[in-house]
Amino acid sequence: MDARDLLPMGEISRRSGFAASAIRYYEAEGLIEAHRSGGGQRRFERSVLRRLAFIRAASNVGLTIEEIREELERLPGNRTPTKADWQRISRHWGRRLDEQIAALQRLRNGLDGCIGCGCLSLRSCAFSNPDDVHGERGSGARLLPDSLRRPHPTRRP
Amino acid sequence: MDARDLLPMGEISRRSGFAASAIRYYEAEGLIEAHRSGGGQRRFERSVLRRLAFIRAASNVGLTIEEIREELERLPGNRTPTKADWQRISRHWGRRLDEQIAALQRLRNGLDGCIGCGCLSLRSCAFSNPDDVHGERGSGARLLPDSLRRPHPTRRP
DNA sequence: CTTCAAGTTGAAGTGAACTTGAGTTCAAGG
DNA sequence: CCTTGAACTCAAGTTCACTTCAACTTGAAG
Repeated sequence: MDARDLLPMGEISRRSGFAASAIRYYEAEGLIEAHRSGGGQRRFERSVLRRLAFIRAASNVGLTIEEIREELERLPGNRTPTKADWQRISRHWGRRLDEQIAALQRLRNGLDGCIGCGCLSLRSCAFSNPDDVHGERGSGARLLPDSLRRPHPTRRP
Repeated sequence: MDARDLLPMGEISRRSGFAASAIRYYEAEGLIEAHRSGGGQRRFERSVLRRLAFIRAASNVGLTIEEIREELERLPGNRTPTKADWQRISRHWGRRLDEQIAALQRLRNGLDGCIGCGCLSLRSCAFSNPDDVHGERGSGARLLPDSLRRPHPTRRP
């Protein structure tokens, strides 16, 4: 906890690749913590870089801030994730990715089946009608889970 | 063009599965067209149902409104897509889906490689660091294209 | 002491794809 | 004519993950 081990905003930003505004946002959201200098400037512990790496990885997998917070809260304190922690987490993320891949493949297969048929029927074409909006509501597996329904562009700095 | 062939809002909404507000939005955006009754209410041609099915399919594939508009504009008039139209379009969408699938698989493989390593290193872990933010900027294929960076929740009615 | 890059805050803005609300009018049945 | 439900318009709100802005203050170097 030597003061020389505390890094200022600019350094954390440069080394993590996150914009300063994003880092402030994560602090406000409780994903990371910061000490303060005499004058009120943020001073970060080195471990924050690791947390930010975790945040970036999680957000690449598609987790929301809320979900990332939950994962982080299961790592008590600021402890470095143990092997067991990381295995639990990566199993979790892996399942999530598998679902997303499977969903896209179902959609892809539907597309293959449709090529050339030109139907796009509101009643029967599973491709244009993945929720089974019309009949019975019998509902099989939907082609796409909500988590893949639409991408949202986030400009990185 | 018999008047009995023109459908009112509620019917189009029910049969397409889109909320009335969404249908008005699509009209405002120029994706569909509507006639008007004497009193100013919308009256839709039957072909609009087909267009809406197309819109739903496209949006399941992840196209933006803008992109959907472009695809629709390449179908002159309100013509029903020909076999050739649909083949061109589905090749296009298929490529897009393939890219998305491949991207998720790259990410998934990265995760597999990381399981148990616990590294999440800012310098070298490709999983938490897919943009190669730090070094060289040599940049290989990024793990995730922007189109999969983050899902954005849209409540369907 | 001066200078100025780097840091601070809180509020407001962004973009996509809609939804909601308020207030009004239409159309069909009785 | 009256009622009722469906439809209308236009503006504003929603969500998420940030960014941008305006208006200062800090802190390290010279």
